[in-house]
Amino acid sequence: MYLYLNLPHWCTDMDKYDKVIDLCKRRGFFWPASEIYGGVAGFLDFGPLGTMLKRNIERRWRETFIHKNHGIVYEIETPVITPSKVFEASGHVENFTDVIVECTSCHKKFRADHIIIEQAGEVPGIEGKTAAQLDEIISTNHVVCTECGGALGKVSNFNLLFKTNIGPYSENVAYLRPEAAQGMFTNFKSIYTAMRERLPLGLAQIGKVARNEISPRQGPLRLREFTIMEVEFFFDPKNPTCTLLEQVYDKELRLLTEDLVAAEKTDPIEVTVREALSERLIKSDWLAYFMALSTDFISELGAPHNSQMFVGKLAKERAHYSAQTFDQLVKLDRWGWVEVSGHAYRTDYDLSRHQQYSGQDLGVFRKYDVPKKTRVLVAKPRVDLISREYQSETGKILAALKSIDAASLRSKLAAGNVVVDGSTIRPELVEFMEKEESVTGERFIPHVAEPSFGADRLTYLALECAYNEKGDRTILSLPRSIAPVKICVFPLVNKDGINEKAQAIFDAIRSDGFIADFDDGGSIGRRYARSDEIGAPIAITVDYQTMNDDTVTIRDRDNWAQSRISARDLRSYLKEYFCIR
RNA sequence: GCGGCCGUGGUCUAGUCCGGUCUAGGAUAAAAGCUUCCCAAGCUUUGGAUCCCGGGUUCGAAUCCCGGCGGCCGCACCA
Repeated sequence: MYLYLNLPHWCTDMDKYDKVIDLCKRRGFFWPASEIYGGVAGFLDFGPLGTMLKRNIERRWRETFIHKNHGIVYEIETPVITPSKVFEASGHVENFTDVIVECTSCHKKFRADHIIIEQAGEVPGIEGKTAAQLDEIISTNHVVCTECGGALGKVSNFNLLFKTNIGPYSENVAYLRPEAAQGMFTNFKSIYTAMRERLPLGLAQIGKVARNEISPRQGPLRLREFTIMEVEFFFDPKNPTCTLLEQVYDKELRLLTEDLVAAEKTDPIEVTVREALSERLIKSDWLAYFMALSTDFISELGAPHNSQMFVGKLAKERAHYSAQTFDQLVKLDRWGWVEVSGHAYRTDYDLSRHQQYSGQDLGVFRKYDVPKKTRVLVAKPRVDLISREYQSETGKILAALKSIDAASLRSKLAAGNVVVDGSTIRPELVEFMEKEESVTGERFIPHVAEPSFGADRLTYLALECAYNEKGDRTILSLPRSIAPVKICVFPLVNKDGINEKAQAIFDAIRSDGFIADFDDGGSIGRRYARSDEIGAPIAITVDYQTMNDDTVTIRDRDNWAQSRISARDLRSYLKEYFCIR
């Protein structure tokens, strides 16, 4: 009856999230920031293993989205602190807010526009209303607290941007960026020029962003400061074909299309990229291409194919500049379907806004294959006759005539005299002729497809997917490509020169560039258990046989199988095992 | 932000109702050594908690009261 006393901690009633978080703290992956002062919600400190894991995920993302597409996609780096103007242009200062209204008696908070629609019905253009306008609507429609019927207070805006000042001048307002995207937009034109004016062009960034969330929960999944990995992919809307599509045509995507979402379905359909595009389920080739890369990338981190899907956002749910948005969701144990990336077709919204706010020309020139020749009607005033008749008025009359469209001027004069700027013009004072003009191209603002990932969420995702228990032991089956420690080296016993031999092999492995641990403490079983728990894919054990024939055992983390190989072949074995060329 | 539950070594937990016997017990993890021919074995030793923070009540507070912070859940909110 006392069977349950003195059970180790991992037998207690914890769900997978708790177990992963517990492991992260114990083994040094991550934990709440500023913990010695009580911690603060929405911030995370990464320890040695967590930092290595996160960097490996970032590196694999960089390889997948940037290096694989080198020549088209380039990584850049821009500051976190960004002048106010940038976010005024992007719309964040105005729109990255929630309109909140609080009940004066029970202090519940509501989103002001939602509670109005709920009680007063649809209000046209409610999204653009100011707080004062919403106050007005609340009082004229007698909108009250849904919970207790109490009176509502004043509507206020809560902006999710973190605010700061640049230098000692308080009027020099800046914000911490809430997305890295704006740095790509503000630099687009100069990079486009520097990279020899080629489209398509992708700009990518991996960096910190900050959002002052009202109430962050869910540990590493919702942070106030986190690492974002984004590509802003610029292309010509009149030439939207993805040149890399054949690489991914047959990849399967699990899609919950906008139609399915509207019909309140929850099971995605499975289609190839080819089908998704031919049936117009995805409206942009490039969006589809990045969605295919994302599926592979998330799979590589350990998420099974059938716990992933892309969910289409309905028109009313997505930002007004977006022609189409898919969220990529992965199913987690406690939290259910969680967004790990967003794929938005942002059109030309951002560049157009920055063009407007900065006064800089952010468009590019599209040359026609053959110059367009058009015949245009030109009005030619008879300057000699006009000047003789009107003398000093001539200049004014010529300017006035120039401002009138040639075709309409001709039809008016055909009907008789025309009064221009107070002067009467007789038909014979203007001649008309047709002229041929050649136009070599046109200017346009590129469109943008944006895949965007949260690195911290992905780190948690990889840990949760890797988390396994075998009997009373924990095994972190992290994919080889991202496991922080690749190899653990153990002497089976610490005598008869075995330790020294193991140390020599360990040194050789490290000098080949592998991150490896050496452990000679405690029993061999304990050391295997420790290396499993930090997710080292293989352990190399030096035993008595090594001393005779120079072979070592290689022990697999996931199935505990052992094989012997010659120490001489270790280097090439490891390079192949970890796919290092 | 609101409501509920909660906060004790790195981790999990006993003790909290009914204040003193708690200079806070256990397990596990960690470190040093012994042992050990392959999966958290065993033995010895060691370090580590002013009981989330602040205030109050009391002769005396981990324990009672108030405030704050943090966590989880629900509501609300949110890429």
